Amino acid sequence: MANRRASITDLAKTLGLSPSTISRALSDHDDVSEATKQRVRQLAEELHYKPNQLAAGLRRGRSNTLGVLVPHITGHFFPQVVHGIATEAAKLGFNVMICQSNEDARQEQKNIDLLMNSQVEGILVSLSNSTHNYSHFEEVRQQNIPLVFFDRVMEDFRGSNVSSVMLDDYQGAYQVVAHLIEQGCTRIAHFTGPLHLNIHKNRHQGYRDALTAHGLPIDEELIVFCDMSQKGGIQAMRQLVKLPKRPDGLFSSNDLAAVGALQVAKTHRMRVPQDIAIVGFSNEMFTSLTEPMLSSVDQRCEQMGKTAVQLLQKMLKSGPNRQGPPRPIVLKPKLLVRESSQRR
Amino acid sequence: MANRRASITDLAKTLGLSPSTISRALSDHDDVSEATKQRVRQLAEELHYKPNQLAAGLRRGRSNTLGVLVPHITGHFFPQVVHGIATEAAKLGFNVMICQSNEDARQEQKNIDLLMNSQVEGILVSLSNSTHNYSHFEEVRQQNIPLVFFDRVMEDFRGSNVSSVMLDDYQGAYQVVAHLIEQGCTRIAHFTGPLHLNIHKNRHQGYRDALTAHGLPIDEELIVFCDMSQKGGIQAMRQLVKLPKRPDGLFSSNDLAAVGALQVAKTHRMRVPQDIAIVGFSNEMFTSLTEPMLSSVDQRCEQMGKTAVQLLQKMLKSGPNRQGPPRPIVLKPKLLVRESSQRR
DNA sequence: TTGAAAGCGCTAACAT
DNA sequence: ATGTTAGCGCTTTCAA
Repeated sequence: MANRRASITDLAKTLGLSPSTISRALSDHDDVSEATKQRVRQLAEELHYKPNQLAAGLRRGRSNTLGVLVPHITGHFFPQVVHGIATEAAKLGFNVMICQSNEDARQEQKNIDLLMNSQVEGILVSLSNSTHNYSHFEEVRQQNIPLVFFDRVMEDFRGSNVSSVMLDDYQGAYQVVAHLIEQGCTRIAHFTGPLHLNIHKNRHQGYRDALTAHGLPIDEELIVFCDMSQKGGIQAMRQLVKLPKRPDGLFSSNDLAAVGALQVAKTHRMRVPQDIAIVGFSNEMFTSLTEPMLSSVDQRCEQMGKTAVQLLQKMLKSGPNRQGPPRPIVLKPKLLVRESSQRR
Repeated sequence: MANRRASITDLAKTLGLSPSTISRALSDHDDVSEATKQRVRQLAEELHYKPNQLAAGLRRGRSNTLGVLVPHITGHFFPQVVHGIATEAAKLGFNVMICQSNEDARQEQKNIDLLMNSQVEGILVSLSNSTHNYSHFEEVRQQNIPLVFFDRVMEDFRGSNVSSVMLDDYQGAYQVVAHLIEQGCTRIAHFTGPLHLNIHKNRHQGYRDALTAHGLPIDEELIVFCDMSQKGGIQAMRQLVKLPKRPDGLFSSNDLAAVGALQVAKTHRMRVPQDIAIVGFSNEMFTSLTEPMLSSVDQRCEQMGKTAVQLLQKMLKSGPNRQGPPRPIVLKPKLLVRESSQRR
């Protein structure tokens, strides 16, 4: 007995039926007698029959697979989004094929090709940060494969031309600062990173606008550029404590730098949140491990993945021209007030 | 002009060649003239030709795809392993299809079916913790699909019957305790979790054996069962500080509980590491954020993923019966000594 | 209710 | 160096 996997043809021969009947029986088609279905299903079970998706996909012109392309699957953010994507895709009956660009435009392009070759029915992408040429995405469009960007969207297309799911960083930052003001802070400092990254640019802008909207002056002395690492946060905070008039609030553009600031504050006998209220951004896991626990902004990572898949699904169902209309979706972030900024 | 994707047949017609020549030209086959290759490649480029992997896979009987089944893609461990898997698979020219069991045996079974249907060439699995029936894996074997377990391996098969990649938890724990003893600790406490989980069982055993090997008594009073959360660590540590003779060392079976312990120690004015040296397990990201920074054991997550793929690759290349011989691989953990246990 | 036939797009053995 | 042919396993008209 050969070890080859059983095929529909095998079942057909064994039962003295035609392949088409077998196929119909297995997909529970209406016009196959219950008796036949029974016989087919039983034999299929016995022979451990596995429908070959490659063949079915080829025939149908549908692979039942979605492609995901992320810069990497490390850190806090991307794994969570991928989790959301995989979960929602499974719910909708899609397989998920995952690629990493490693922040390399060249690999990104190759992976896009790979996904198209694999006949994925749609592609979810978060751009590598070295991508400046978007021709590979034009091809996706030409091939009429629905495309959804998440988190890192094409610069030129942002917010209009393309389907995408993003977090409203500006809004998140604005909320943070409004919250700090409400807690009584009047001199609110800000850690920010490289402003060519939109996350930092938008958070920075939200910071400024919130201050202005609440009638507080913008003191450039209180805005510190750093690399947003823990060390960066430490250095930045050391600068701030040297000021003649120290800040009484801090909004850091990420959590890591906020932790650094927290540590320096303690060293300098500044009580958090009484002397200085601190809020980070991203709601990393460790924010509930610090003392005091760090307030932060939740990025709704899982929701982002889920939403992206749902958007893709909508495009797929929207008829033969499955590209449009482009829909930029913006998720509302959620401020999580913890001990580090709750003055009560 | 129809918007259908260009196929080899299309290229053949346009160039007045046969499909086989096109196919050969595209795969850079030796016996196609350079001139023809040029023509073919150019036209392919112009028409944005994408080879249909479904068709090629069907024809060749090879999908070029590996299946990955994990309990979930959240937390610290699994994303990193998946990262390692995806990276190594890409290097070897495989696509990666990812499924989550959500710790549910039922879903695990379904996903295994799904992967087999997708004609994956090999499967990498970490078991759901609710899996007690292994029949679906028997099927994988029957279908002659190479199977590699990582981290969570089938109980019955562990270490002998099946290909797997695991961390040597016992060894890691042993190293920790040996290190603590070397730092001068003589009353070493241990936080442990549910012992039906192998990670905790093995770490626990490593702890006991290391003590014994160094001539130290095992004091059951110093062994605290907890849920291994931060809160659990706090409660466990509160028990320990009440003892008439407090411990001077602590090995926690994970990092989270160790952080809890650290916080309680500080509250009770115990200096770390002078009064009590503390070591965790897993090398979570936040271990370098605590004060003092927490010593821990690195689980080599990425390496685990990489190794698993390499093992699978070896099985694939090992001829027609691609299952064996089963190879259990055990990775050596790496103790990372940080401030919390370095007495100098 | 079932079967016959064609074909999805590709590759590979066997010509020439 | 190129062409012919057959077929991977499945689905889906169309016919009976």
